[in-house]
Amino acid sequence: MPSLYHQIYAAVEAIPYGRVSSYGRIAGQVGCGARQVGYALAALPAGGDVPWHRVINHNGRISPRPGGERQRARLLAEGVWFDESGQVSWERFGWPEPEAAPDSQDQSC
DNA sequence: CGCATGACCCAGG
DNA sequence: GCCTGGGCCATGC
Repeated sequence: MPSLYHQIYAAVEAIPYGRVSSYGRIAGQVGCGARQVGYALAALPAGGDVPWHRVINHNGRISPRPGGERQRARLLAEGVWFDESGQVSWERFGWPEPEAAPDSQDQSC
């Protein structure tokens, strides 16, 4: 059976273009600690087909890591919009999308 | 097997 | 808004 990293990579690859996810969310999908997600991405092989730049922290910001500017540029190239605080709108780019509840037609407010 | 580390998250002051 | 403490799980020595 593949390593846990393999599942994390698969979850990251499952992120569609122009969308972003968080470490905790990926962690919930694979069923492991959020740290493992970041750790797995840190060990990510260069030149991989994994869009690691689409993974950011729960704050909607890019983690303080060398080349973080590079990640921001990539997201902008994909259409991801950053606000003045340098944060991403989960409402617009968050993934997976907040699937509407079965009876959500009763409005959200 | 124990200890230290890590691109994290949450709760409390 | 900031700092502190705890929890989380995998990896390396």
